[in-house]
Amino acid sequence: MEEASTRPPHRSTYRHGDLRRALVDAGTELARDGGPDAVVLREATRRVGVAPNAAYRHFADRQALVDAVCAVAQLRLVISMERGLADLPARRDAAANARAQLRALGVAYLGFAQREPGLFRTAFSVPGGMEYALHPILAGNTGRTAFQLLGRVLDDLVDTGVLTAARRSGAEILAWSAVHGLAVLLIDGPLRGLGPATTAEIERRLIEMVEHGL
Amino acid sequence: MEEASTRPPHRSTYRHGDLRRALVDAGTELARDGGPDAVVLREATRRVGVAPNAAYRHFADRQALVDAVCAVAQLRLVISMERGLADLPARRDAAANARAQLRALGVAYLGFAQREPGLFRTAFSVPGGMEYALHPILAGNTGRTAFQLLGRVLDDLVDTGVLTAARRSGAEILAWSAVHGLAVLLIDGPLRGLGPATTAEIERRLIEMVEHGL
DNA sequence: TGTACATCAGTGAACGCGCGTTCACTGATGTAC
DNA sequence: TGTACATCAGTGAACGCGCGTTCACTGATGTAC
Repeated sequence: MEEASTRPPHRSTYRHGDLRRALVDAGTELARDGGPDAVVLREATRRVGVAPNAAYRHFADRQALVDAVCAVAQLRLVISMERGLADLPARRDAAANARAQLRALGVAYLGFAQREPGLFRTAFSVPGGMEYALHPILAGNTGRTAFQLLGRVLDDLVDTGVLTAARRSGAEILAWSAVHGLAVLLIDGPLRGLGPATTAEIERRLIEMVEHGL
Repeated sequence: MEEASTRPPHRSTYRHGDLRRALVDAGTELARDGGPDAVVLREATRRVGVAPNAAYRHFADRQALVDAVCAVAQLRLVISMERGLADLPARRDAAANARAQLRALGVAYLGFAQREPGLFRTAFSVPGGMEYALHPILAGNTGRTAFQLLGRVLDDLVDTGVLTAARRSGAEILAWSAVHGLAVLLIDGPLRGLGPATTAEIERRLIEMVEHGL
């Protein structure tokens, strides 16, 4: 007869509202410090304050959550690169402008990798191959993926006569490789402990090498 | 009174002989397909046919085993690069020779990464920073580490007038970054599914870019 | 050459951990009448 | 406007797994006498 005292405990967890979003956000935080392996399903639900199995309403399995976080990481990277382009002062000389844009992309890429090493690594624990780099899901504010952003700048370099058409094809991959390699060596590899001054100088020279070498 | 029937079962596992070596070998096999995370202590002991805790006679903990496997991977890489140099036909022109050596190092590096992606990834799950890249433990048959091998070829490029002395310093890192980046994108990243012909063409052009851009 | 003994590389059993995933369920919410 | 009901996003408990690591032990081997 104590029904009054056992009245429903008002579970605020029913109808969370946007649990999927919340889990991706929590997963992203996990990825920030720890990379893709740190995206642990149980920990994400714990952070959101929900039972572990609740995640299965929104994701087929753990990998689906990781994939979603990977897409977020890609998006942050491309937005970072777009900002790098947007912050560039306009120049009269179209050729100099295109060159500056190429450098800005490299700087933004390397900057993101060092600011957010966990997300950077997560962005490249890519589920698919090349077709993924072109997928509209990963397009930033300008409607382009990181790969397409680079492609457009390279097109500008051809249009302004800096790059010959013959050298254009596949040039994305060459520039990308160089910058990506330095990023990886800096954040995970043996170049880890290099002071910021040295790092900056190396970045400058690497981008210079790409500019000359393309 | 059945002592005769309960005579000692002749355990062949006592005094294994070279358990440490055997565990490193097993760990290396695990790393070959699976990378550093696949170096699982229990699995290594299982493969050797020994109790899991036997490993603790030879390694402080799992990480110590992984570090040992990492050193093996580094060694295989450097030997691969030495072979690339050794297989080069001798040339009259010293400058052309130095250039060919630089290219050969790049080709060997990329070849190793693609032939042994697991070991390649393990080699770069490096315990230390730059000082590790110079550690004599990692020197190959010529007594040089991979980094030093590249350094010597760059010195040759300076001596033969291909590279100016001003551009020499830090050039290792630039060349290394470019080649490393392509390797990573090819084996783990979005460039995974690229046919061998395309891959070879990209490799050629990347190395060309480094040669021109340095 | 034979014997006693210390060494220490291996054993076997167990531990606690945290993970991903499955099960049958419950009860707040939105909708149809 | 009020009521019955279906929906489905969440719960709670449990699972099996394999991991790294610790413990007290054992017995083959090498060495000293």
